[in-house]
Amino acid sequence: MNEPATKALPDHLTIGEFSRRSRLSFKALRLYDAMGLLPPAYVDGESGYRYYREEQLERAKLIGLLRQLELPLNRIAEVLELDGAEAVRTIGRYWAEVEGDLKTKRRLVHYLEGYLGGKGESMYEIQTREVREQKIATIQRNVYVRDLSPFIEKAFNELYAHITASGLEMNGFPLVIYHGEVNEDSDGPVEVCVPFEGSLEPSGRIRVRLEPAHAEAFTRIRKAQVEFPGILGAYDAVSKWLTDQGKRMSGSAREVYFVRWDTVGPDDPACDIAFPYA
Amino acid sequence: MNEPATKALPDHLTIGEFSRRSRLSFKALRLYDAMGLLPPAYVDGESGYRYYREEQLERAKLIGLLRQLELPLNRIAEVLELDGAEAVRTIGRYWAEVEGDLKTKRRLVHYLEGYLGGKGESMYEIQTREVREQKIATIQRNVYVRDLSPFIEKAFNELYAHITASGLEMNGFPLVIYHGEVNEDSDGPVEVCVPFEGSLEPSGRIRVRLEPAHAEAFTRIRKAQVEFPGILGAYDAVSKWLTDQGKRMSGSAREVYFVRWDTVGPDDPACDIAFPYA
DNA sequence: CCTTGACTCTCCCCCAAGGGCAGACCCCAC
DNA sequence: GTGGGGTCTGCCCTTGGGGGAGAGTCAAGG
Repeated sequence: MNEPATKALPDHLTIGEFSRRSRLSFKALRLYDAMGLLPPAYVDGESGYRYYREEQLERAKLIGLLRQLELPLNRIAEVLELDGAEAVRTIGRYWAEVEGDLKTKRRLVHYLEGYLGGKGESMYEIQTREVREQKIATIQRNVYVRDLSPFIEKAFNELYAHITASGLEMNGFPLVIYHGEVNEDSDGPVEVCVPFEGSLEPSGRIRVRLEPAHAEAFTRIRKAQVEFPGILGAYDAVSKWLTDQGKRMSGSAREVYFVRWDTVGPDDPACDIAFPYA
Repeated sequence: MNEPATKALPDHLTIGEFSRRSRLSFKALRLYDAMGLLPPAYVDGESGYRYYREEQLERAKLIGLLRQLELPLNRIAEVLELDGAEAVRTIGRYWAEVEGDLKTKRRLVHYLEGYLGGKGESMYEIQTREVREQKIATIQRNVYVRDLSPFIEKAFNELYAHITASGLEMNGFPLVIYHGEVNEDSDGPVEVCVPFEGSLEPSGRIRVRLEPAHAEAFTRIRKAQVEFPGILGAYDAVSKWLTDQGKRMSGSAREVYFVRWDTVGPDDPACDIAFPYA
């Protein structure tokens, strides 16, 4: 631990010089120092002056580039701890997040363009129908939106299997009833339902119940509209229609799948968004 | 200006209810109120309680969606002022910004993957050569990085035209010498040079001078690497090589275009990044 | 009428990643 | 020793809220 012979080491760079060469602002350099992300090679104890070494430029520039990606400083610190290959993987993960995020937002832009552009003339045609009483096999659970799709698929498969194994047949269209809102911070509950004919025993988490006869207002949407946030528009449209007509919702909202999900193209009608009403 | 009959209007929504139905937090609602973006329909003068109307939900939800796009609140306010078609266009412009930004970042990720992945074994092969004295016609100017490409192209064309019009021929490869850094906030100067043989008169902004004989270290890069930020790596690599070899830069950095720019594919060698040294 | 519990109010501090400025030091060259 | 430019710390500002304190309010039950 030799004291440096002079305050300014022979190969020192003042913060100004280092700032110019690294293209990082004074503020940024002081911040990175305070965070321990890029401490100067030597700090004068009396004056507090920061002195950097030329070799530190590489790290500084790298930090600058990572900041251009808007990678938060604490994650930059992590990346700098790792060796090359691991660092690349970490950045790759971050970038995948960003791209995923962007995909969601792109859909949102798309939806908003439709929503704002078609202001006034609704994009959704609302119809009504009478639904007769149905015997249904159901699986109900509380799920957040991120677990929704896999849950629905699994539940449908389970219900089909049970009905088939019991020697019975599906009778009518499968549906999903949303007894509560499902999104990032609200978890339903959600009830996946398959109507059937005959006599079926409950089994495991599969319940059997009657869905009462009712009138419902619905709109038919294309598969591409099902993805968030386009589906919001459909719900809103049906809800608005009910209000406009002076009707009142008399049951939970539901999606009725009248075609096999995996056989429809993105622009084919894929399901109905329906609200029972009175 | 009738005073409301009761504090709570018949069709009022308290902030809690409005928050649940709009999916906006209390904090957000109070902020949007303070900004004038979404003022409650009625605010009780004594208690300060905010009361919203159901019709305000539409605006509230729209704000929420626009915030999901990370559109700043002041720009949201602008969008809400516009009619549908204009609003769509404004959002479109915003989104184009976002996508453009992302494109730049994507290139940066690409570069970083190469840089961090290839740490140690340099991706750039450095060579050296002796360059003989050349007579060159040049156009020099201070430009920021955003104006660089068009300037270079125009200057080259002007120089070619002048040399040809004088009955002379190009002799050697055209080059661009960077006498100062060129980026967002530093503007060179940049000197565009075409070597020629014979006797040429200066004309307009075209100068004629001798580029002295020198040794230079260079690396050959592909066209795809020329775009920011890949080109940084090439500069760094040559610079590092000089340091490692104990050489000293004896002139300004330059790019030598040894093929016609518009005829090379993205993965073909396109130019040399060269540093004169001593 | 009062109490109680749930709501709501304002005010203040906090986050990231710095920007901008004030007032005080410091360093180096003449 | 003095001037001018470089650098220091410290404070407030930004965006879009989150969290909590302490006080006031609303509505229902007793």
